[in-house]
Amino acid sequence: MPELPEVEVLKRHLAPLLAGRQIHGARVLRARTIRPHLPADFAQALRGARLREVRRRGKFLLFDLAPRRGAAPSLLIGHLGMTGRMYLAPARTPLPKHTAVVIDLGEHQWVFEDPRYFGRLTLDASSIAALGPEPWDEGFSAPELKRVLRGSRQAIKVKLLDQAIVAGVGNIYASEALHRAGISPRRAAGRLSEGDLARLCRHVRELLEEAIRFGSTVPLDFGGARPGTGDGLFYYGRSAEATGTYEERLRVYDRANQPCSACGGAIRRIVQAARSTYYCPRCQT
DNA sequence: CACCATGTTCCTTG
DNA sequence: CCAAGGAACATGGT
Repeated sequence: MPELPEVEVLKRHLAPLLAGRQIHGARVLRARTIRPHLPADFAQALRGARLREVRRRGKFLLFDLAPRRGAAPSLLIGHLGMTGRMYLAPARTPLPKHTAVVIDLGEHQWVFEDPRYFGRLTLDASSIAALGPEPWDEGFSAPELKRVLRGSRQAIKVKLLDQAIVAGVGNIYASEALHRAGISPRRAAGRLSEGDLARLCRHVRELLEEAIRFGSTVPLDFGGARPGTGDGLFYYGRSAEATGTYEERLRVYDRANQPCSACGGAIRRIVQAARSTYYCPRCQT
């Protein structure tokens, strides 16, 4: 579920639920998720801490922890990997099969489930240190991109996935942004004109903004959701302007051999850096 | 059984 | 030294 927009929507969902809450304890059911800590150290570090703000950086969630008396403030960092989910549930409700970590908040439990276990929840900040600019930062602009991409013969699609170039774009939105910008995913990154790059920046921003506004892409059911339960804690309703489903809003991703919505030509699937890319050879040159 | 999957990191190759 | 490519990670869906 997680590229920047999905993480942003989750952040907005979790922030009011977590702010000010105290962590009573942490249970690690899958040690890989909290690497490089040991489960006992991780639990010890969190116990007694109070949650302040929830922020986002790229695809990472940042949880500010107020210190216990005498200790330093710290930062808990979450990443959903490919299949991670986070939600609050009443204490002692049954956990899903692939629960990685459960944080005890007293009345509620904060659950991180992740079937493929590619996600992380850790105090190790090394992975956010190398992130590039947020899409709305000054550093994500045509002149800056021109400079950073100079001489690169790597395909622009692959560069868009590089979190050091811009933080938060993933495989779905990389294809979608290039389609909107009319740029072939196969173009060498270093050979794009300043005009191409300006369009690309603008479309990346517009696309991500739209996805956030929509309430995010993948139908969000935090917590394996029971939308009917009515307590409002598990279900994040999509915004009022939401129309159509996730897949219907994507113009090229996962649409191999379907007609392009702009020109009617067939959308093509290729593989770049071992990942699928979808594009319209007629609209994207 | 085969292939595919929204991500990151590590190792190898050129 | 650097850029780029590919495998690994682990499980589930089609």
